[in-house]
Amino acid sequence: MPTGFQKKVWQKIKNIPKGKVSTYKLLAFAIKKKKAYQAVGQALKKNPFWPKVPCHRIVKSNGELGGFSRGKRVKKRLLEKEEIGFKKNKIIDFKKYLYRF
DNA sequence: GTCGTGACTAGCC
DNA sequence: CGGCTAGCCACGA
Repeated sequence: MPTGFQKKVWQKIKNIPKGKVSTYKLLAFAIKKKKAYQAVGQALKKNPFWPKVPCHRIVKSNGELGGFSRGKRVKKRLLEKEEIGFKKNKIIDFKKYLYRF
């Protein structure tokens, strides 16, 4: 049973174009709750739509992968599939791929 | 109504 | 760069 908050989060994520990524922080900011970044993470974790909602494009502010319900390995692969480079668990040239809402 | 938990962040050491 | 802490928010028990 999606809550209003969750719907907003997912809706925003759907706006992220292929080959781009965003952060929990920016996402929270986009829905007028700039300090709810952790809550955003919970919304993604409960996301019933996958991969309809590209939650794998959401990473931590420092460019690291962050978490992922289905395993970081999968998340990493999905991003590499979109031509995003990785160095261990960090995105190479993070700002270059960063999508600002 | 209160408490614990978490896919977080920023600050400090 | 790594580790720890406090702060913030939504959600379920």
